[in-house]
Amino acid sequence: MDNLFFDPQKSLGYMTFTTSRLLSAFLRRCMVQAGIDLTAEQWGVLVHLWNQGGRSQEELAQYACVDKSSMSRVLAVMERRGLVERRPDPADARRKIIRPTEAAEEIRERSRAVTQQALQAALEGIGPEEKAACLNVLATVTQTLRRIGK
Amino acid sequence: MDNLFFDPQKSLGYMTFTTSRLLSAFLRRCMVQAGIDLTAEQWGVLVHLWNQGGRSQEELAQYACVDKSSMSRVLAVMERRGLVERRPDPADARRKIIRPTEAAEEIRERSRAVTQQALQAALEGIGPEEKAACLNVLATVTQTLRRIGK
DNA sequence: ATGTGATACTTGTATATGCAACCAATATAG
DNA sequence: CTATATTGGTTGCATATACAAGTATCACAT
Repeated sequence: MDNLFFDPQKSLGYMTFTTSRLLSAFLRRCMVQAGIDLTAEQWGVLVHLWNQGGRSQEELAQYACVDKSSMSRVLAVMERRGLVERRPDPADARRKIIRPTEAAEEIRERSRAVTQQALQAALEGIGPEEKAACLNVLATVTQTLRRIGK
Repeated sequence: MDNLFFDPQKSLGYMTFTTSRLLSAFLRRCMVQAGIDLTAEQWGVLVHLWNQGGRSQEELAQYACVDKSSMSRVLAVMERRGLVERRPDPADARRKIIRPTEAAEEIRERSRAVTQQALQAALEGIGPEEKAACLNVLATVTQTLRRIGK
């Protein structure tokens, strides 16, 4: 048995990939169902802003582990939708300071609740220690990849 | 401490999301470095074909947990690059049977080696039991989401 | 046998991603 | 000081994704 060319179920690559996509899509649908038009990525940006305050695009990109060009475009969409403001940094004309708008503040608590409910549903049957152990592994891998990844 | 609005480090959503993206990007770079022009998604398709033989687009989409339209486009790119063939199923004119080409066979063993090395590097410092426990949690979440996800 | 519904795939539209090339502004080395 | 390197951001291009709507084919029930 197990004469597979490559067993995806035993590959952290395949499993994180799949879980991540399913989770994002599920969160997106929960958001839409709650009348909130936010993608998982946009939610991630707002979380960081609410955690840390106004930040540059560069820093948001590093936090999300995406290319600065990707973050640039996500923010362009969010700006167009009135979720964030991009103001030039008076101290450095190259930078832009990103801030959530009033419209974003209005969905702040509701979107957090939706996310927590979605995660709770997805984690059905997983004990707290199991979850912590899993998060621990993922944190270590993330650290390693941030270091050697490029 | 920990007066965060939402702690991403403790969210399975954020952690799988980030790990997945870093891993895909890392694998992509390892592939390119080895002279193999394969994305993580395309590699996933080939793995399933090599594990299971010729399959329909629908089945490949289910395996990868993506929409059938997404799989349709990934396969279009792969076909254009000469990695797979799409032949109509003689038993059902609606279906297409997907098969790896000779060109794909030629990178089969090398791409597997690259993937295994990349995963080994990414999992540096993670014990086998830790890895297994993590995979176990992810498998459970995947099951749950496949069930309730839509 | 025929009409209705399900199935397999494609296409349109919007979003997200990486890499490379580019611009503008700051920092630094000589 | 000025020439060069670095940094923050944008844009072009190719790929990937979801959802909705469309087409063609098959399955089935009356």
